[in-house]
Amino acid sequence: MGNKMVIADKNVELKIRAVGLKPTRQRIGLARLLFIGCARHVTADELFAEASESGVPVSLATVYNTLRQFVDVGLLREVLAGPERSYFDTDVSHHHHFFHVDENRLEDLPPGSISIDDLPNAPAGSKIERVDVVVRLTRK
Amino acid sequence: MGNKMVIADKNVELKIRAVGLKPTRQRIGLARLLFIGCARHVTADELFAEASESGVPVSLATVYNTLRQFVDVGLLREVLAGPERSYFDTDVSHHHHFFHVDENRLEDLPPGSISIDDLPNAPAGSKIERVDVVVRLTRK
DNA sequence: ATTTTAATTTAGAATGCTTCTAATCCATTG
DNA sequence: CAATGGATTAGAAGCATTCTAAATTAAAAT
Ligand SMILES: [Mn+2]
Ligand SMILES: [Mn+2]
Ligand SMILES: [Zn+2]
Ligand SMILES: [Zn+2]
Repeated sequence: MGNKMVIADKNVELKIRAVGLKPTRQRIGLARLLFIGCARHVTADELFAEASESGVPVSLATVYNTLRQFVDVGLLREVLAGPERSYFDTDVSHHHHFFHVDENRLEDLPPGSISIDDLPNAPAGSKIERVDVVVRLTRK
Repeated sequence: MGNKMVIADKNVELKIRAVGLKPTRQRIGLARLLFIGCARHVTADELFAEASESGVPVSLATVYNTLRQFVDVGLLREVLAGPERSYFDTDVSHHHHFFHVDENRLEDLPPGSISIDDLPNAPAGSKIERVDVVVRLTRK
């Protein structure tokens, strides 16, 4: 029964090595929470709470360090949904989001939603890094 | 020469009264900086600095209070461009933004840019409050 | 005009998220 | 099994923003 999990752990470890980071106990624990299973959107605090509950020995500082590092190497994407905290998305492919403002929760737009036409040229001296679309939702 | 300014002041005062707020020295001073002249995007800190330089007697707390109140009554719009600070837009009409990430500066998209097709339905129980598009720019 | 009233402003403290510091720990290499 | 350099950590610091409670002020009432 622990077999599949051990394999998943090995994959996670390889994933961390592949981007040039040491597979420490903390990084493996966090990466398991992030990358095994469906794609997800987390805040630093949520991930820290999950890690604590599931017995991954890690400090909040390391959660922040690890999230930044994972973003830097392209394992995670930071989603800008509001000024109060950062969200991290395990799906790094190009896609857009609903943001439930009453619950502080991100949700992917259904595929095929939103096609942007007439994208403007970048002002002189600048180049477009990316285009973020956030559909803000409130309770009906 | 002070004539036009006095008239503009009166308009600003009327604008403040019109939304049910008392036209105090601080609100009038801030509203003059915000609403006389072209549309603009400011942070609390920028507006506070401008007020101080131009002799408007106001505390940082009041700048924050006033920006929130102006948003609440529809004189300003808050633009969510990133997790580090809030931006306030004197143009409350529906439009989208460039965000110069190296300068922390907002700029309006040229009119006619971006038309969103296939906007998704809101998930059950939610309704769409608004759609924000931010085109993030870096130095070329 | 003076007094009364409630709204507004304010300095400074508090908050919440995030980053930094510098001491300790540990994965890796030889 | 050392040695070593990166990683982790507790706690402090940073920064934008909000809160508190006392002082001020605009507007209403006299
Ligand atoms: Mn903030
Ligand atoms: Mn923040
Ligand atoms: Zn997503
Ligand atoms: Zn704008």
